[in-house]
Amino acid sequence: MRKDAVHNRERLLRAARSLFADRGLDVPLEEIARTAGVSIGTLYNRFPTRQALVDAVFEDRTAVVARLAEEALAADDAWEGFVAFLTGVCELQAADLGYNDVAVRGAAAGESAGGYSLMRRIVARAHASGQLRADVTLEDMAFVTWGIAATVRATFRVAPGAWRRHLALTLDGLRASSAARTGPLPAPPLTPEQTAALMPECG
Amino acid sequence: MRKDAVHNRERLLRAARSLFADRGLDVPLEEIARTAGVSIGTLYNRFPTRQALVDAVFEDRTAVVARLAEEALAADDAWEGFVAFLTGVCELQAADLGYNDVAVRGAAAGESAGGYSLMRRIVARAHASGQLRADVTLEDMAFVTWGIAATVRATFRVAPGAWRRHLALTLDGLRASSAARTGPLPAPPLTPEQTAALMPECG
DNA sequence: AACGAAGGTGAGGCGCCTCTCAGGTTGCGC
DNA sequence: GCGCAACCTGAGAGGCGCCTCACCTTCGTT
Repeated sequence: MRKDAVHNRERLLRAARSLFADRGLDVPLEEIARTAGVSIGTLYNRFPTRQALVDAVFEDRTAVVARLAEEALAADDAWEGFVAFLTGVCELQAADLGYNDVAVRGAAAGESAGGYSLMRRIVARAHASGQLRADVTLEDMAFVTWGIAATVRATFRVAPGAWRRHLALTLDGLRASSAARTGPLPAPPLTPEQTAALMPECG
Repeated sequence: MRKDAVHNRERLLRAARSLFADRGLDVPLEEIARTAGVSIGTLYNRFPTRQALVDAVFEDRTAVVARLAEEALAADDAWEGFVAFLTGVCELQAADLGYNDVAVRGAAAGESAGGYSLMRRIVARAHASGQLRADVTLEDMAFVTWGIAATVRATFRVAPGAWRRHLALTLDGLRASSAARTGPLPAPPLTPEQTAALMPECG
């Protein structure tokens, strides 16, 4: 790839990163090109589809989530690790409206098979320590992602930190001590197949 | 209003109701008119803005929610009433993608000042019975609405009942017994002013 | 039955966004 | 410094949805 092409690619990514973060994934491509100081044609040269651009912009997030997951597994207390991981993911969602959209549209927290299998271990460890309620599964983590994403979207202008309260309540519902209910949960967890249908990236 | 105008109005409402339910609030107005067997001009004659149409379509929901609230207050057990109310509202959201959108965009569960003050009583009663955790407020109900709405949107095609599981976990987090955490919730509840800013209908 | 007001119609203007392509420009290996 | 492949450009075609308005039809009243 030629030097100017690389340069333009970077300018486009910078512009897209910033606009996505502020306004979500639905920014006009023309505006991204203009912000980058480049023509719309060049944008299409570098990124043939909108999805290609989105993927490139959020590529690094996979590694960030993986690092969060590893830190969670390294935590002394399994529950604290579990909480820290979900909090970290939600912080990413809250800090970037574009990533928030990504979390809703497809790859929830654990995009990519790698992150997903780390998450499985975080959940397993929290189960083993007896602090995560036994009837909750890995697939239920999507509920957390979707719920917090929705609260972030609704409140980020008026009450930027409100999602932390929502998350805290959600996490309290996932504690083993909360399972003191009559009977089992009213619906089975999403199957891995259903999860895969909803979030293809989480092989 | 002339007879044919009334007739067309009803045809438009029927068409809008059905399309909104299946596809959410973002259906083209032209398609609604076509489905109603009426011209786009007539749609604009009856409903000068999209919002006017949406309001008319979901007008009756206010009464439904109010009835749910009254039933909740009449329940023997305060917590059961609380759960029944939120379940009922979420059932409305799950049954109608358009109403689901309405719940997200503005008036959450309790649209209209009337429904909202009934909700306040439901929460107060659940507090008084000691079953709803004390640090949860009326304003926190919006988290439930937003969260379930997001899960409904994400799963309704692949796993239509999955939201019930999400709701059950959420409700478990709202039980008094779940408050066994270290320290207070990490963020204050939304203030009534913030809630009003987000959902103007809930005076 | 005749008339005026209310209502219906749909082509067309407008704005917004996506995507293409013919023509001009530039980096880079030789 | 030649030449070509890679690259950039931006006008414009095309699609979609919103909304208007000039013209025609129908209702309902007298």
